[in-house]
Amino acid sequence: MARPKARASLSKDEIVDVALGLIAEVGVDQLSMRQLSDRLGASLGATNRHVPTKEALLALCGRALYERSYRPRGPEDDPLDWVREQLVTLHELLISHPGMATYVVNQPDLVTPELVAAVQESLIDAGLSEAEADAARLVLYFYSAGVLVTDSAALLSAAGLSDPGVMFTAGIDYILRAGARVH
Amino acid sequence: MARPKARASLSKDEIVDVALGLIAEVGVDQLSMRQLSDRLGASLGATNRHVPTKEALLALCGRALYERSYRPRGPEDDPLDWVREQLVTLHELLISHPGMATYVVNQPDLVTPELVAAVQESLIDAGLSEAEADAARLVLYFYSAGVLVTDSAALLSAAGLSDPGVMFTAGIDYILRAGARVH
DNA sequence: ACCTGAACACCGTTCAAGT
DNA sequence: ACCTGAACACCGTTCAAGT
Repeated sequence: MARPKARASLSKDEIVDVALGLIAEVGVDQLSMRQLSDRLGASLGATNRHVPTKEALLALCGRALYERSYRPRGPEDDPLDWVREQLVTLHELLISHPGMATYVVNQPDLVTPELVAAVQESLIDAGLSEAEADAARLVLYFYSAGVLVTDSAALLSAAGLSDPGVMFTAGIDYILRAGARVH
Repeated sequence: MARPKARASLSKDEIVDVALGLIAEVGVDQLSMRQLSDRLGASLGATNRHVPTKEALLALCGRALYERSYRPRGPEDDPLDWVREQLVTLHELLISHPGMATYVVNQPDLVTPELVAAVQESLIDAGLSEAEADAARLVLYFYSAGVLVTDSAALLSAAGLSDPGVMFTAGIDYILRAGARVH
């Protein structure tokens, strides 16, 4: 009797795509390499050959999610609006992929020199001094990381605030306003 | 032949204590209920009777860690210094318990009304308006959450910054300075 | 009431054997 | 080169049986 024919041409990209779909449904905690392999129509060993470890897969998923949300700043874009939009988009994407935030936030090289430059430029365009912009970037980064990584729904009701988007933006505005006040 | 005599008086507090010790050694990811039970000198079933689930145990550990770091503000304390000290202490405690940050940060009721009041008071003492203090608290909370949850070591080298403590404080100062500028 | 020991239903990772 | 199937060494959770 013939063996079940081997599923052909399994690729890293496809694994990441399907994994993200599964994560959107059940969350990172419930993702298993077996279930993922089932959905891929491949064997457990097969997916493990393309992706060395589950942790590595999640890191790849984190990158993919980030790249999906990233939109380079065009000349049309208001600098502050662009920063805000980038963060809000990423936030929404992460909310629909429960448990993924850690794997985006803990990936230092996602913050490319180009991104740093673009944000810095936006902040200076918005009236911050160079030193203020440096500090603002630091705070902005970790503030965003905090919001992304925290289950905001639960925390909002505790803080008595209305909806996540509003809160997120309010914080960003405080940070930007703050630096801009100096002139 | 007699059964091994049952270990007596296992308590929730002891479980949390030993768990935190183990986490300090191996991190949350490597903590297993079996290893924990071994160290407690109890059986797996025994510890599971006091703590319904591993997730629940980690939540308890998060609380415990937070409570260890919390020191109420005395009349001697400079308000801003107090806020800074609270955050830095917690930061250090979390660094020595890898993986625990999530379980501290995602626990809304840890932010008690008393704590909110104390921070708010400190901020106003420091010269912020009430509205500014509200915003500052929001940013402060998530900024801290971001720092706590992020593996700062890796990110620091990426950001070209010196040591975590300095960076942490720099951010806090930016946030506080910002609000204070208004008058 | 509280503990033990064993079972259950899963995991992630590895690897010979196949094509 | 790439896949399958099975094994290995773990997990967390549950629960009868003991004291």
